[in-house]
Amino acid sequence: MAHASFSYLFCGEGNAARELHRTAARVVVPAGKIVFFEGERADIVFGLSEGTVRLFKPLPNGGRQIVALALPGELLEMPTVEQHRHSATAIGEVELYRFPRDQLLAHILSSAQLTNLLLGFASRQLNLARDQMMMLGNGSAEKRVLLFLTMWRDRMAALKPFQQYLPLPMMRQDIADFLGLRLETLGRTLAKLEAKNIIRIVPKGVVLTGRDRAAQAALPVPLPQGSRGIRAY
Amino acid sequence: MAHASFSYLFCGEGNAARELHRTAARVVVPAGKIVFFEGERADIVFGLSEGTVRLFKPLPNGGRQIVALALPGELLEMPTVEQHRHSATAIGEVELYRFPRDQLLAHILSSAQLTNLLLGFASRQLNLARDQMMMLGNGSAEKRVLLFLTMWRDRMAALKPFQQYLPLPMMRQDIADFLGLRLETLGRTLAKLEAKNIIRIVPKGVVLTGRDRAAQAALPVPLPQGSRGIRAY
DNA sequence: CGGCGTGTTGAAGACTTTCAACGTATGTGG
DNA sequence: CCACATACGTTGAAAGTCTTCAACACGCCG
Repeated sequence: MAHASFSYLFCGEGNAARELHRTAARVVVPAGKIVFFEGERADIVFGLSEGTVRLFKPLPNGGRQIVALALPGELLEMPTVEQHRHSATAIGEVELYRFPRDQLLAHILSSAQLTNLLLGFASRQLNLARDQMMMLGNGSAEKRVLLFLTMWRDRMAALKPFQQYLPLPMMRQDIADFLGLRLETLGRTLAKLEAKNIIRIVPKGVVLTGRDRAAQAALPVPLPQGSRGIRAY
Repeated sequence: MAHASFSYLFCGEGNAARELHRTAARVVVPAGKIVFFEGERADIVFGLSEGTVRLFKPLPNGGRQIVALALPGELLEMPTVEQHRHSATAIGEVELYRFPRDQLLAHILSSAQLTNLLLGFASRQLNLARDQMMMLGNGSAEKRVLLFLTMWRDRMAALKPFQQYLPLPMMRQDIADFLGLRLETLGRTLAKLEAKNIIRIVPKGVVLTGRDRAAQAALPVPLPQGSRGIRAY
């Protein structure tokens, strides 16, 4: 695996981030392997530079909820937490950088630029998480899948110019665990979307065919109409 | 409404937070009224000092997903975002403090202590959001409700010493929108839990009867058992 | 070629949703 | 003080969706 640039750490572009490289050790994790477990001490902060990592929590019924799919430029955990709040495993081979947590935090706090980057990262992660809630709370399987594909496309588009082919490096089970569906339901829903000519299923992803009028209708509206009551301040 | 102390802003205890008070204007919002809409410019950051605020996004089907229930000591939006990512309305009467965003952000960035408080706040919100995902993705209505009650109890316990009576200031519809259920389903589930002697429904809340063996079984396990693969680093 | 991980399809069952009607509570006006 | 209106909550029955468990198909690699 190529030694990737890590200049977009925190999804930022700053020069200060580049300096962090020096304190970091590069590590490559093979497909499917664990990076860390929920509950472990988080003395090391992992920054992802290549590949995709699933972050998940176990569910009471033996399953798991995938709480995030990390992409290059993202940290696998907030540097402020002392114990990992979720487990992390590699989807495909991934390249990571290990930062000693204390050192990283001190470094970030000493630089207004890095602090801004981290705060921005935290905000984006929070928004991502809340968008995911909309996906999960939104009843029908078809809408969930459509919302997932849309969100995933938008995230991919931020990394490289958009193409109709949308890569899905993760397994069906991952998407199902992400959406709170059984994998059979997910498979059937994807098949249904293909029958409707909204997507085309290809080896390691899907092709988004343009005619997603129906898709748009299922997507969240840009702005809410008034709740009850008027503003007074 | 009493003028509440705001010293636990960001859920912290620091003295530096107290200084923020001076730049803030106090405002009381009546029950049910809007505080801000998604999409609006976020020139003002609101800190909640008394009451409960629902943060929500509209769903394509006309409903809404409540992405968070804000409690005293919390900000209604990250100070780093320029446009509100969700709408906020008061549950019951609430007391807020208005901070000019630029000023607040500058103040926070100039103090390592305040920066730490904000980072900690962001981390907690992210964890809360991800716990909510577990709730939403966790299939059965009964488990969702049980998880919600548990999480709500834990949050309340952090504000004042725990009591068996768990206040639920929000309406049924709010809880339903939080859990991604219809309110009829929520009502039936609550009734079922009462029939099982797990809760007792009282005017503005529930009483958690001790015998929640069944409840414990539905709650997330403390630590996950091994995923496939072993650690190598 | 065989085995295993992964993905698909089928049919019965369980659960939630839907739409409707009925209770209950609170507050205002007669 | 009672009556009524409105908001909130509960209950019922039918319909729809997802889940469950099972069997089958596919592709990769030893």
